Amino acid sequence: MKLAKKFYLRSDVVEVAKDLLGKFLVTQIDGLYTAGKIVETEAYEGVIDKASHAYNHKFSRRTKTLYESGGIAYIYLCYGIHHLFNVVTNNEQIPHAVLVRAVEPIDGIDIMLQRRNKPILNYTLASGPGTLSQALGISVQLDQTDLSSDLIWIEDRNERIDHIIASPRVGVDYAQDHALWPYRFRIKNSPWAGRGK
DNA sequence: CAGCAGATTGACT
DNA sequence: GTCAATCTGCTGC
Repeated sequence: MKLAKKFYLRSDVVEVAKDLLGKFLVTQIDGLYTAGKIVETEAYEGVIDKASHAYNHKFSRRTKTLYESGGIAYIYLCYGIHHLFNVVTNNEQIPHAVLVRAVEPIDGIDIMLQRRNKPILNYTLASGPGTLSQALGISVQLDQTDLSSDLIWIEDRNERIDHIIASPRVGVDYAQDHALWPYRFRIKNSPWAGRGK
């Protein structure tokens, strides 16, 4: 079951970030089917959030996607190398987004290994925002792609989540006090989530 | 295992 | 020119 549009349109981006845990991120790129269970996310609360690209209504060709209506992908290049995958939430003109930080490889593991140039499966296959994009074949070409398309989507396989850990976001020190907001969410005890406190 | 630098490109001053 | 929502491999303990 693909998630319905209204899942993404809710006004509380933190709630969406938590609800995405345990859902499945699926891609079918060049006919190759791969899927992973989302085990770590991060919320970015738009114009009031110093860590967000849309802080203080910043608008550019890159951030334009954030202002679209929820339910599409926001993908951008970080450090010139990594393609980071986000889910746009809320209504048009409200630039909220959830960064997917880690997935547990489920389907098409051999394809992911090939994309990552790894011989065997281990916990590092898709345990960071850059590596999971590479494993799933996600690149900036998919920016603005609708998450109900047949290229990339998120589905519910009726898995229940026991416990969620909230902690401060990482890699956003420049956001000063806002970096401490507990907007990073992980499934407790999942070895597939990134390392951290 | 911790710490650090290099990679590499687009956005912004 | 500077910096960024990162990852990897190398160093040294």
